[in-house]
Amino acid sequence: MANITIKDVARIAGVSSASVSRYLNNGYLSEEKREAVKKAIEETGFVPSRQARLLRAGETHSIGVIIPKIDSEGISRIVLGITEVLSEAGYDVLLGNTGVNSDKELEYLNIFSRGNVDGIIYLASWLTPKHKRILKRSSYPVIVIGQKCDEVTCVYHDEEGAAKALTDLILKRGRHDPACIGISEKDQAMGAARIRGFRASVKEHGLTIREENIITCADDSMEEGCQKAKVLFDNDPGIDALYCASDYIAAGAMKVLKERGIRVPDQISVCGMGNTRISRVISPSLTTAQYYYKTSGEEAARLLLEDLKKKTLKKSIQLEYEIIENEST
Amino acid sequence: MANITIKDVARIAGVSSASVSRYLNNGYLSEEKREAVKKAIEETGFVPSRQARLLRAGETHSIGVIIPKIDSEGISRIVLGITEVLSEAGYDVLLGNTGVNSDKELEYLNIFSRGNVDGIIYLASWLTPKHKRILKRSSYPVIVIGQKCDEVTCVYHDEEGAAKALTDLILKRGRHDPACIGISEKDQAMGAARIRGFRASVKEHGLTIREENIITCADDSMEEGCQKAKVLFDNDPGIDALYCASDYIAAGAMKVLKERGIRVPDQISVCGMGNTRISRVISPSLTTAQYYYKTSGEEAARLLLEDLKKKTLKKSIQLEYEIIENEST
DNA sequence: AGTATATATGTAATCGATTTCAAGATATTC
DNA sequence: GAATATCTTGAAATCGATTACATATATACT
Repeated sequence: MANITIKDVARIAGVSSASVSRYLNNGYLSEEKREAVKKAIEETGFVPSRQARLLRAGETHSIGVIIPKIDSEGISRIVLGITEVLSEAGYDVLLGNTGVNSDKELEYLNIFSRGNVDGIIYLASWLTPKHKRILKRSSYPVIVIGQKCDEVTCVYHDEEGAAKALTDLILKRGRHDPACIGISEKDQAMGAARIRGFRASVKEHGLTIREENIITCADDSMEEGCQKAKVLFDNDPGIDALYCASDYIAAGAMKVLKERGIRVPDQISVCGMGNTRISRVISPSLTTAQYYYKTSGEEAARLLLEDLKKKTLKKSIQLEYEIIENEST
Repeated sequence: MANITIKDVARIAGVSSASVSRYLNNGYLSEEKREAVKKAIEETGFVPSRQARLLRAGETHSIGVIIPKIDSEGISRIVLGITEVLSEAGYDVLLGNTGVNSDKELEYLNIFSRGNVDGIIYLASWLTPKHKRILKRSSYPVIVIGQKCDEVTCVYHDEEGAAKALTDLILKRGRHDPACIGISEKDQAMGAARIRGFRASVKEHGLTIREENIITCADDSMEEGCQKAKVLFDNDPGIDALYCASDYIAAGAMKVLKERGIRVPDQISVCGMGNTRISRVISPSLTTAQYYYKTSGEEAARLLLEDLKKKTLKKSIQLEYEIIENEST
C-alpha cells in the first residue's frame, strides 16, 4: 500500500533512478534497460509523483483565476469555459474570489503572482491604473477577460458593437425620443463602451439626444433599473425607445413602465443586454444581446496555455455577439 | 525578481530556515524571532511553495471543490461562502467543474485523490450508490453539500420543511385542488424531499391528491415548467394551488397561466422555491423560500477545517429556510 | 536541590522526482 | 589510427519546504 517511488522501480529493474527518469522522459537509454524499466513499472504500477516533478521543474501546473464575484451568470459561464480547457490540459484551477472587496483583488494578484501559479486569468470589472501597473509587472503571463487593455493580452466582447446594434433595433418604427440607462462609466466595458455604442446609433439615425436622457447606475441590479427609470420618465414622459445596459436593469425599467401603463412594445421599445435567463421570463420577453461567455473563458485559457509554452506577443481577441430579438422591440 | 524562498527570509530575519517554518506552522518560537520573521516576510512578500510543502509534509493547504455546474445562483453563492472561509484559514480552493457530465465528477474525484488536495467539498445533485462508495473510500475528509448522506459529513437544507411550509401557504383561502411540479425524484434533495413536503402538507389539510397532479421535471428550467404546466392544466383545469419545486419552474408555469387567462392569485396560488432573482422580476411576484446558500458553504468549509485538524465523527448539519411571501399566494 | 516538563533554536536529513557531472562505450570522420 | 561526435549510465546535487534530532534554557513540581 505504501507508495511506490522511482527508487523502488530502479531497484527492481536493476538500474539507477536516473535511468528510470530517462525512461519516463525519453532520454538516452539502451533498449535492454528500457525493457527492464518498462516491465518494472508495469509490475509495480508506479505513477510518478506530480509534486516532486513540479518542485524540481519549477512549475506548478496551476493557474490562478481571479474573479470579482462568482454569483453572476456571465462570470460563472466564463469560469466554466476556463476550467474545461485548463483541466483538459492538466492544469489545476485556483480560485481567487475577491467579493466586492477591491483590496482583495490586489491581494490575490499579489499572492498569485508570487509563485503558486504558472499564470493568471483575471476577470476584471474595473481596471484602474494601479491594477494595470501590477499586471504589467507580473512575472507570469496574465490574461484579462472582459476589458480591453493594451498592457496585457486580453479577451473581450464587442460591447460597443452590440450596444449599437441593439439601439438600432429599438429605433425602428420611427422612434425619435431615445433614452439610455447605462452602467457607471468607470467600468470601461459594461459602462463606457456600451454608452458609446448607444450614442453612435442615435447619431447615425440623425437624432439628437437630450443629455438628461443618458443616466447611469451604480451597479447592475433590478432595483437600480427601477429607480433610474422613474427619474427618466418623470423628466421626459415622451421617451419611446429605451436602451438598458443589462437585462436586470431592463427588467426594473419594464416594471416601472407596467406600473405607469406604458405599453411595450406598442408605445416604447426596450432592450436589455446579456441574454440572461430573465430576458425570457419577463413579459413581454426582452430583446437582448448574447455574449459568448463560455467561449471567452475557453479562449482566454487557450491563450494562456500558448503563452506558457512560449512567450508570445500580446494579443487582443474581440469576440462577437448575437442579437436576440424578442417581444420588447 | 527570482523567487523568494524560505532561506532568503531566514537570512533576512537572522534566523534559521527551520524557525521560519515554525513561524508558518505555529511551532515553538520566541516573540522576538516571531516578529523578525513576520517583518522579513512582509518585506519580501514571501509565499511558501505549495509543491515543496506537499512533497515534504504531504499537505497541500488546498481544498478541492467539486461542483456540478457553476452557472446557478445557488451554487455560486455556496462557492462564495466556501472560498471566504477557506481563504481566511489560509487554504487555496481548487475548483473542479464537472458540467453536466457525470463521468467528469468521478474523474475529478480521482484527480483530486491523486494527492493534490487535503480535502474535498462536494456539491452533489445526485448521489448514486457508486458516488457514495467512492466517497466512503476516500482517504481524506469529504463534506457533501446539498444532500443528506449517511456515509459522510454533510450540510443540507430542510427541503421537506420548506416545501411543506410553502404548500401550507398556497392552500390558504380554502383551496382544494392542489398540484405539484417537482424535480426528478432521483435527486434526493430538490426532488424527493420537496415532494414529500408537499404531500405532507396536503395530507395535513385533509385533502386528497390525484396522483396525475404530481408531475416531475427532468431539469430545473423554465421550459420544463411551461411544458409540465400545460400537461397538468390540460388534464385538470380546476387546479387552484400549484406548488413548483423551483422559481424557474414556477416562472414557466405562470407564463402558461397567463396565456390561458388564469389569474394569479385570484384563481390560483402559486409558489416557487429558491428565492432567485427572478422571483421578484415576474409579475405577480412569486412566493418562494430562501435558503442560506452562502451559509451552507461557510458551514461546510468550517466542518472540513475541523475534520482536517482532528478526525472528528461524521456529522450532519441541517440549515433553516425562510419563507418569502410575495404576491402569488 | 534535583528531576521532570515545556519552550526555543539550529543542523541536517528528508520527501521523489529531474538534471548536471563525470566517465566509459560506440560510432563517425579525416 | 587519432580525433571527434554520439550514446549510455550511475552518483550526487538540486528544487523548497518540513521535521527528527540534538542541545540549551526556563519553569514547575516533589
